[in-house]
Amino acid sequence: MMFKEEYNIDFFEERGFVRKRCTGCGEAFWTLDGEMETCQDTPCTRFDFIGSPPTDRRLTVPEMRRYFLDFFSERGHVPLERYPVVARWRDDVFLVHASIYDFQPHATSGLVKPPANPLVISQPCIRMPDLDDVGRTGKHMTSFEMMGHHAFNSSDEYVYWKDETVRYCHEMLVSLGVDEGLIAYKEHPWIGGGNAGPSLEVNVCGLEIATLVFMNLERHPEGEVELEGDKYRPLALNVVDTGYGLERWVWMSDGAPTIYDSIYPDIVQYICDEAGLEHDLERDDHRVMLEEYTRLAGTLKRDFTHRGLMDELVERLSAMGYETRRSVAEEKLGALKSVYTIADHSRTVAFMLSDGIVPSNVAEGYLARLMIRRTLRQIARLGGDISLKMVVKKQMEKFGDIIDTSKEKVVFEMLDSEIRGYGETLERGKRLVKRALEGLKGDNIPLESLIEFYDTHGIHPTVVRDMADELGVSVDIPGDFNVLLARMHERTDMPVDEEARVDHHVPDTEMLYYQDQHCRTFHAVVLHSRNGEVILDGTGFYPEGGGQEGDTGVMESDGRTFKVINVRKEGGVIIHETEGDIPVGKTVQGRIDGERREAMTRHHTATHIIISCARRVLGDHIWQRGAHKSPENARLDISHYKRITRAQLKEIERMANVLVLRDIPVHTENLSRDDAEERFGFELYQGGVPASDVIRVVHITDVRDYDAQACGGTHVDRTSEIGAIKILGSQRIQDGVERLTFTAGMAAVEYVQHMEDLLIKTGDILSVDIERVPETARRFFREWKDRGKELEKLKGYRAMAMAHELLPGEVERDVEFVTAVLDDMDTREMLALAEDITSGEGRVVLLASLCHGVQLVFSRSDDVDIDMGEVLREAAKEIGGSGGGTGKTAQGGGKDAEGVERALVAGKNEALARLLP
RNA sequence: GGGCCCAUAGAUCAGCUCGGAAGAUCGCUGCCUUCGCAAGGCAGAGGCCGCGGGUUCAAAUCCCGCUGGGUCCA
Repeated sequence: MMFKEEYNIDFFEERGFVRKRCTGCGEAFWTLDGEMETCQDTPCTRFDFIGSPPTDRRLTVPEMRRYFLDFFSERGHVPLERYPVVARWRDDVFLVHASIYDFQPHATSGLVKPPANPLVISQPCIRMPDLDDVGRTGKHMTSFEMMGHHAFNSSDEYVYWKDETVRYCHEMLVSLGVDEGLIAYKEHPWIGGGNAGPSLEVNVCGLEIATLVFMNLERHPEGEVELEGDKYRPLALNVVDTGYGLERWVWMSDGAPTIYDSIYPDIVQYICDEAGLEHDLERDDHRVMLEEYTRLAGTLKRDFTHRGLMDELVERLSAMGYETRRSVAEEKLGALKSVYTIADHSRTVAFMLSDGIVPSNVAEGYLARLMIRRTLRQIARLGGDISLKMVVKKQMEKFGDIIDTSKEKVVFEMLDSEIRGYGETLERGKRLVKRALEGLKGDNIPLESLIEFYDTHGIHPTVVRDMADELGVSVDIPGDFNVLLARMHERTDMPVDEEARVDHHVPDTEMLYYQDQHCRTFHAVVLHSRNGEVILDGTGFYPEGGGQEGDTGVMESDGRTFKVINVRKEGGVIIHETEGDIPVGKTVQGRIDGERREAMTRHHTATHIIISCARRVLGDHIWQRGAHKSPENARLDISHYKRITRAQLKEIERMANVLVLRDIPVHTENLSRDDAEERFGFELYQGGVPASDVIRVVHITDVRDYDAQACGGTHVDRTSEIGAIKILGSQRIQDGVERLTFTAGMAAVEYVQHMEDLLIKTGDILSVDIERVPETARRFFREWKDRGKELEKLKGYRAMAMAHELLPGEVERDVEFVTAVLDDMDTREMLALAEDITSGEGRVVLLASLCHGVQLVFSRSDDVDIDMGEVLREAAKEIGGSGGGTGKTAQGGGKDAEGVERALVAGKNEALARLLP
């Protein structure tokens, strides 16, 4: 527990708040109403605002957002534009869960100055963990806007802390007409993301409408404060982190039965209309049923499928004079849950896709796919003719002030492709399930099959159940299906500990490669050298970074030469991996492999050009997902929702070479983070976000910017230096991620020459002009197939003719033996021959041929009772081989051609020996 | 980032455990039946068993790599 003193706030004392214990949960809370008994949050109290909002006015989403932003702007906060819902600036999370995520980790840790201080923002957030509660509780949403005002207090700059924060919140509530006596501030220590601090939950009439967090601790092994088993110490910065749930404020001001009916009543209505459902909140019985349901469901983890809850609901309604049959209520609530889920999920999908998430089977793309598929399942469940695209379109239009509607085209394209893909998966799944069900003949489907259908083929158990119903097979889905699945995916492999870093205790290395990119030789002093790791006071060697490999070259000292194998950077220190150590204090001359560096430099600038061209050809959703630049070629991974066609590839290549020919200057400048973001937007951070206030921005510019990126790599001065860019190909490395491989400069020329060599060589072999290579190849392939078939036919004839030639054989003990060595006959032909011969009665045929060593085929008529497999195995010993087959026909072979006659004799003897006397 | 699954005729799939002459259904072509169509009967065409290695006397089948696709989890 966090210390009680943390909550002794001047404002509470000044206004006469009392600290009480909730009779429900036992937690402490502050209130002006001495009679208040609970903390005012569910389940300790019920939703009192439903049907009777505590505010003096009703506000829509845009109105409430405006009200909040204005309120805090007027009180000295700088309003910020919202950030994308996909947290590209962080590597620890995919999606933005809270407004403070925008400023983590660097602003909250004090490494980077916040964009403004104090500031106010309304940040769309997506919370997947709430998925299962959507539509069930009436208050949970997977996407919502968190309005927050934030202040960053450092030792240099104090802005404000707890007292002012609580005053602001209180003042805002009162300004909306909320009776002060209804407000409860609940003490609630907050822990998360390695930070912690005291916090107050602001509850009104059963609804938690804001959380005021005072982040002042960070996790540290030597910390003095212990929370939930971890130790924490004071943070350099004290951060005011507040979160006001925009939609909840709107709901509170509106008092509708569910949050969904407050936020997008028109979309809820639209879905109901399309599904042919009646949802008229003007009708008392319907509204009251929903209100009571929300009150009940909001207090516990249970919903309309829960017996006890439904009993209570029917009882309550009856007491209020509304007689309702349980089954009717259950059906209505079940359908509404789907409606609310579709409304909620479609808005989340709109946020995700228009903010540039490409649906995929990995990372945040998978979360988008998951949302889309869940929505499609709910649509299917409702029946009717609901178009996901139309619902998403309506959501984008309705929330056009916060969602980028200009992305509509690409959003729809991605949706189309997802809907098609899901349809195909379902089709495939149906066939799979049908086959499995037919094999079962009315039995239950085993659990392991259900798991396999979902885990391997993406067919949700409920979908399996629906299909099974049609075939009259029952399916039991265990209640803990998800738990079973999760357990199956549990792994024990722990993350590998980071390599222990060498503690060098040396100052940061001067980066001579930035001062002069053309520097190839330089002098410097050795500061540290051990185990082949040399650190200098300054270096021209470029360390690996930004996907660019490190430089190689040599260092010379006292007439000795040391090879530099690789160069890397740790913090501000550049480490040269060398062959051998150089005494500390010596002066060295470094010589960089210039050709190698120049090749990588060309590839690096070419990468920037390619991504710019890819964005223009494929669309704005293109985002760099990774890159690598080596002397030989470059790889660029980009997000894209379908395969790149050959034509698109050629267009990207053509445009890239146009930019090269235009001889455009490449500028590198150091800008403040704010300036850079203002001029170029988040697209700067294709390769990641640097942890510094000053950003090195590389941009290719003449009359417009072709590409601007925060980049530490080396670049050419003008695009013409690249020479030529040749795309070598594209690969789909993941669903939704395409890898482009390309090369520049001389390597591009060499590649083209190599391709040309191949073509010329092929033309030579076919003895045709290279223009005719494709059609000739096709003709040859066709003819090769025809010849094959012809040959098969002829071999059949030859086998028949040969059978005539070999008959009759020698009769011994009433069995006719046919033995022969056939020089070049292959196994298949011998099999055909053997079958011909043994179609007569009383025959044993022993054939050998000398192609690929020795091949044997032994067979017999049906009326001769010998296991030919065993006979052949015995015979094959003579040729150093073996074989096998059925009792009637066996085949085998060996390497020793000289033993072929002996093998046949041995075979015959073996067969005779096995003949029953 | 980590799992799992799939690739065989135009389509959908069997065969792969346990290596031994590539199969079914639909579709396609021709003939029979019919005034014609549908349906039915008969005959037939159609396969680098995804690619490249390896093991083996022998690989669709076993092993490794690659390519293309599907799917679950974080």
